[in-house]
Amino acid sequence: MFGVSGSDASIFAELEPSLSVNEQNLADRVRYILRSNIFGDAELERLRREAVPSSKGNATMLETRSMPLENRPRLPRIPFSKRNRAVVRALNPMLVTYLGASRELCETDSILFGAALAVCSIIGAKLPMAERATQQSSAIPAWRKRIEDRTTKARALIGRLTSVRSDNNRPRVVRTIRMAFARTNISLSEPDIKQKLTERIDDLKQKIAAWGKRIRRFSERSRWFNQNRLFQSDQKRLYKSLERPEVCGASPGPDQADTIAFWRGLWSLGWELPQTRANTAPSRVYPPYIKH
DNA sequence: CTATTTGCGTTCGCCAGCGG
DNA sequence: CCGCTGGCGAACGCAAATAG
Repeated sequence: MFGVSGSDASIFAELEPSLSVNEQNLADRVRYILRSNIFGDAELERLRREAVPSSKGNATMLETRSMPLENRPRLPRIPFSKRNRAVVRALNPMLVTYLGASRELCETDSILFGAALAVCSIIGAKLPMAERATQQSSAIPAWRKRIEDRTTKARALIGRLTSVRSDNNRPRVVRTIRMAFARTNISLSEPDIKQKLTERIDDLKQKIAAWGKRIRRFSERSRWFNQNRLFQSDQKRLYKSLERPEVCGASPGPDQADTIAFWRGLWSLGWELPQTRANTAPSRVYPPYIKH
């Protein structure tokens, strides 16, 4: 989909002679960007369209315009340097082609934005994390998927390691390991193997627990964040959502109705929340102590 | 308390191998 | 031949843990 050819690399080299870029580098970058989902699907689609000016320009342009602005990544502040200035200057002439064909303000805006993004990616400026998080607030973040995958694998491994279905009354895995060592000089007594297996299993279990904890902390935190956001924008909707019995598996707890009544009462009196961590939106969606 | 070490995740480049 | 991919490891960043 984002194929990389030799000519791509030579264009790059022309644009930024200080960087040694070959097809391999570019292919790696593309792969990395796609794999780690650095741009969302919508963004990728938009970049695709801008990179390949299609003959059916009208239809695609309409689509671009219909894309909600909030789906765009926020552009980072780019530090001034000779190199960065050179990159911008190199891209300027290209704009002429695109802007000349632009018939609408939205289109012009979109083209400029694409160019800014291109500058960012060329100079390696990172797009802020917070934006990506809001963009995919409904989707499961990539890091969480990774953790869940790992958990599944680890559980499967534990299952295999603890499997006692065997012949000779001996766990199959232990037997396999014994056979493997039988061919070598290394002698490993059975208690050793058992010890190692036990350690390994304990290790895996601890890891699973830690991963689970991490996911729970993140879920809790993002639930806070969403509620806080709703609280600030639309309290009615917040109360409604709290009344709903199940929201994303977060069970409301036994005294939920009391809590809601309590909040309503306070609010109807014109009471204002003190600014605490619990009722202010965090500066970043991912709290700094949660890795992702 | 500050300084450093450690652990973990991310980013990135290189390589070998695969398939059109 | 060419582009793409999986695997691997080095370098780096960040924050928690630990030492002094």
